Amino acid sequence: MPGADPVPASRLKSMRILARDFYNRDTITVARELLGHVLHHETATGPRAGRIVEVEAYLGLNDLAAHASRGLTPRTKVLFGPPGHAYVYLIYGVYECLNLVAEPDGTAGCVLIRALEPVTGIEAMRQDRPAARQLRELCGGPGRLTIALGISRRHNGLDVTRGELTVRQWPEPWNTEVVASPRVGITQCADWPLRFSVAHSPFVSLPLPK
DNA sequence: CAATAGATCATCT
DNA sequence: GATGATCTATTGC
Repeated sequence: MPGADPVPASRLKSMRILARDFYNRDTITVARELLGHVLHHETATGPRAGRIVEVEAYLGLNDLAAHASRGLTPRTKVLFGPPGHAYVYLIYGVYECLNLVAEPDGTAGCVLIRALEPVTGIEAMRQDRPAARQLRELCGGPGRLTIALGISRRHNGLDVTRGELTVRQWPEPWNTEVVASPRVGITQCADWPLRFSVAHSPFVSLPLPK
C-alpha cells in the first residue's frame, strides 16, 4: 500500500468551512481567493479532498462564454440564485464540471474548479480514475476532478457551506503567486484573462498557462 | 511533443 | 438539429 494521504481525515474535519460571505462577492475575487483552499466531498466510502490550484471565473450577462449570458433558464437558475451553491453540468455528453456560485442572490457568476492537488482519499480516487498514471493527472482537469471526488449532477444546487460537499480553509497562511491567463476551451471572449492558477504548481491542468 | 478524432447527450434554437 | 467551460488514444513530426 502506497503512502498515506498528505491530509488525514481527522485534520480535514478540523478545517473551517468557508462561509457564505466568502462567496457573496464579485466572481473574480472569489475565484482568486479560492486558490489554496480545500474542496472536500464526504462520500459514503470516506472523505475525498483536494487543494484548489486552478479555477476560471464565468461572469454574467456580458460574458458570452458563460452559460448565464443566455439569461435565466431552467439550467442557469442556480447561477442567478444565492452564493455558496454548487452548479454541476454535463459537458460534451460525457463529463461533469463543478462550479461554485458567487455574487449576491439575483446576480449571476460562478467559478469553475479546474484542478486540484489531491490530499485526502487518494487511493479511492485512483480506483475511480484508472487512466491516471501520475498523481498530477488524478484531478488535473474539470472533468477529471469530478470523477476523482465522486461529484455528479446530483450535487447541482447543493449548499456548499454545509453538508457533504464543502470548501475548507487552508489553516496556514499562504503566500502564493497567482497567474492570470485566458480561459480554456471557449470561443467567445476567448482573450479575457479569467483563468487563475497557482504559479509553479505541478497539479495545474493542460494546456499550461503562459 | 502537437494535433486531432471520437465518444455522447442536455440544452436551447 | 446543432452545439459544446472535456478526456483519451492515436497518429504524425
